[in-house]
Amino acid sequence: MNPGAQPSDDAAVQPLRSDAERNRERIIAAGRTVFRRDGLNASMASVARGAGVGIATILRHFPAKDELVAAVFTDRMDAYADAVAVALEDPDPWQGFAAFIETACAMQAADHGFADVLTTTFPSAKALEQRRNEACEAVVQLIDRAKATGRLREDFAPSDLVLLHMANAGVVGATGEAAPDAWRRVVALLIQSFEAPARGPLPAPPEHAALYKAMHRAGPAGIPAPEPRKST
Amino acid sequence: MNPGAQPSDDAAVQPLRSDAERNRERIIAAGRTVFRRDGLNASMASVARGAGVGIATILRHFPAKDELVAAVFTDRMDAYADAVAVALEDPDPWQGFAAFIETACAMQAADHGFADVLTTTFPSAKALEQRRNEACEAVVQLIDRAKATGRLREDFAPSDLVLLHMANAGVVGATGEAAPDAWRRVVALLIQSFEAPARGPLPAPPEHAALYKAMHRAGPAGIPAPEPRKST
DNA sequence: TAGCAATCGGATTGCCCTATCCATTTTCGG
DNA sequence: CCGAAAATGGATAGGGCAATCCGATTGCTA
Repeated sequence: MNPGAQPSDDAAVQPLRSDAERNRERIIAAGRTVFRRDGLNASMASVARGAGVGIATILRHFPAKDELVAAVFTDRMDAYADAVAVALEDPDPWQGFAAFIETACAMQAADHGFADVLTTTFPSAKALEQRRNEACEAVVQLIDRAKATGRLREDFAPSDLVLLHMANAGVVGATGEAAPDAWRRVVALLIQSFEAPARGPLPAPPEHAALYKAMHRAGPAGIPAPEPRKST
Repeated sequence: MNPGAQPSDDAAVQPLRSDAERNRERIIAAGRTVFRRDGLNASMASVARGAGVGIATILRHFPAKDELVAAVFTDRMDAYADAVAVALEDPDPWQGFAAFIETACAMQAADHGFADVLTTTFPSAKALEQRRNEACEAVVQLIDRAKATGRLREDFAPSDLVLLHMANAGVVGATGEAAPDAWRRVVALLIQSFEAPARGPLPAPPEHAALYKAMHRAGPAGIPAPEPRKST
């Protein structure tokens, strides 16, 4: 009996027991539901309740909340990337660009958790961040293509999409169920402002690094920013 | 000794002792600072620390958080109303309108608490809400005046200003100190989209009642929305 | 089928929040 | 200057959250 055998790392650490695997799926499903409804600051406990498992079970599978978030939203990020891909195939680049923005913002409206995800980075969630980066690169193409047709203003910056998502998150977060379509109007206005010719100059877009840092910090309302600690 | 005397309601309940009055002012000042920095969900305890008083003292003066918020932000709301008034005196109505929006959004950026206040109603805070209503009425005039010149699109609705503030709150909340000027770009874009001629139709604005309800609900992140309670 | 180890989940700890209680301190009128 | 009433603020109750521990349970394998 070579019980330990040699640590065969071949299959990584996949040999989950069947019930463990089942619970894992339940937890992710519950997280999907709960985060969609309550945003990212929903408590782990509420996810546990939704999944019908104990709190400890969740924390075993996902030691940090980030990991649960990543597991839940990686496929949403896929859908986001898909939306960019679809947009890139639109014969009318501007049309594709505008439609993509609506689709993306609709995703935020339909899922408060995802609205937060799009304005926050989770450095530890490799898969999620990789999808995000892929989507970002495709978005840059989408932007360039739309600019090439002359219908997207020249000074549009990729970072403007992040700002758009932050603004939209603000709208969907504030209006919630009470006015579930209010975001459409804001987004429509913004899209019109993206259209060339520009009606005026714009302040410079934020530094890439600054925006990245902003997405790190307090993103949505997820990390409550631990009380700046008076030096008194 | 007519200890009770007759309940002379003449001077309301003003006879505060000198130290009480002093502390009240300190608390409001501390609230101004703390809310500006941390937004409305700053804790009462942090305000107490900032004021150098006990927690109980704050809760005596302001039994509910709303009341402290109202006491702190009524004068900011005055400044907001003043900004509208100034805008109304601009010889160029469109210029006044656009400048007002920038000023108002700058106020949000400079004070995270006020950013929240502009997207939330505090029904119990009569003074605050009255100022808000006055400002709103003036804003309607501002809008009408700007439309009359033909430079503001006809389909602009007063509620769009609320949406603007929600969007801006999202941007300033997400970017925070990391990109403190990012909001300017978003606001500039939106202002350009407000300019006539409209580049396209817009989805209908949200019902007034719906938006009001939205401002009631969870506004910023102030009232954590008490966990929708699964009916299971 | 039996035993072992992986897994589960309630109870618990530690932290932060709002709100209340009461012994102590401070103000102010006589 | 003194005493009563007002005001204070630390201690404390009550609730929520993230995270940990450990006895009970379950799946797996020999």
